[in-house]
Amino acid sequence: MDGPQLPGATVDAEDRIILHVDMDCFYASCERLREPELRGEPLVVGMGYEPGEGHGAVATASYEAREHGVESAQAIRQALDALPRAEDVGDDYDGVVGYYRPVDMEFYQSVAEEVKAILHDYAETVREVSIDEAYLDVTDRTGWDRVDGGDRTIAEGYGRHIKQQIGREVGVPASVGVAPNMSTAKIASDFDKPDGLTVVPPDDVTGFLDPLPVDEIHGVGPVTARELRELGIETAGDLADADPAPLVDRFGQRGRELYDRARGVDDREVTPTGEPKSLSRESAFTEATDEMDAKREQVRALAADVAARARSRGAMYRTIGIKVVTPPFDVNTRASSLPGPVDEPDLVESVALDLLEEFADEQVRKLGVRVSKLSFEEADQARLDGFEPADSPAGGDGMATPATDDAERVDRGRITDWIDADTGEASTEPGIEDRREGQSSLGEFE
DNA sequence: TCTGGGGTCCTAGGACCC
DNA sequence: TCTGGGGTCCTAGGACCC
Repeated sequence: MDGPQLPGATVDAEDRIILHVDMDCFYASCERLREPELRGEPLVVGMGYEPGEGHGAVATASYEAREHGVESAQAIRQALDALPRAEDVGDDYDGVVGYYRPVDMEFYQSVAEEVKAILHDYAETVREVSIDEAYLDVTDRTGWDRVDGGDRTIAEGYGRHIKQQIGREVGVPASVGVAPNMSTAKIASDFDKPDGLTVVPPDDVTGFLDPLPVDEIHGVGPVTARELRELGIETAGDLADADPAPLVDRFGQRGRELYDRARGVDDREVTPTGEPKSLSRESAFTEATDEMDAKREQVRALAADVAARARSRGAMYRTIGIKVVTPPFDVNTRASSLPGPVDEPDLVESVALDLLEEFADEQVRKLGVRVSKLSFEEADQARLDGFEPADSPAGGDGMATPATDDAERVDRGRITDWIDADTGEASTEPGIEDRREGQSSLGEFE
């Protein structure tokens, strides 16, 4: 793979300038955009929440709501205990009340598009990690040079500029971190939220990281943090000073990675956002049920939804799976792979229903359907987002392409056989029959 | 109060092949 | 007739992220 070298420049890894943009409680900020009277008020945006109801979970809580004990991922019921809903209390109530709104992804998506458009003006390469977060490689747009002989860098001005433009043109706050690598930039954007700007020049990296609690490193969750604590590792500095060998023994490859991140070592390049690896849909029952009719109905709806989404994104899938959550909160997954990629909603439904049979007698609180092993046929798909598909970025799988193509072609030839044999449904899909034509020799690799 | 919904990556064990 | 060693692909589960 041709690395994205700058022509004529030998850029030391130390000298890169990576910027991480993280929107502050993004869903709540979006709600305030169209309901400005919610500014400054405790605001809770709930998933699976409907006005006046009590189910669902907290997707985003404004900082004012967090002050009253509302947390992300909390059950709405619990949030309501901590922060009563404005419409539920009487006129004589003199405590703090919160405002609750249901998630409206379409609207947030439209706001995010405006933000992303600005980001793409500020960098050649933008990696959108989620609806409210992105990395930019701005190495060739700004510099680590100090200005006024003082503490400030040009890069700081660059970050401030982006922040201000988002605030001015879109009207939502963002926090920005600037550092010589992705991991440190991510931590930096989180350092001074909300509305923060934290810049960590190359020679400040270890000084910045050392005192931080170890769970501020991206990839250290509650489980890993506890295990590290048992090893006497509390801060990033502790981790950086540790012997990496036992970390690798205990955590595998991840141990090495976390050790490197703690030292401010992270050579990952910012690569453009690629195609998704899987698509899924899940939804919870109001209360656990063992009625098979209800489960089947749910799975049918989810399957149709996932299949429609895959089709709209031009994705074919080779693996179809379900997720079954049984009380108290046991996650079970089952999956089944096809010989080749398909785009067949009926098959998603029938495979998902087959997999569900195993759980016929179980109490189930939540069901999900997923398609994975996706392939995208760029050639005949009109892409709506205007991006060129990522051309196998940054090494690794670049070599696999020709072999994969062969395998897919061969597998597609067998696909109708598989459908006939295993589901009893003859495929009348003309596309598949067509592709089968002219592929005579199957499996002749030896 | 029984935890929403959408993802990613890694690991382990088994099947299967040479 | 037996014990390798290397490799791929598959499924299932776990940790983590937003």
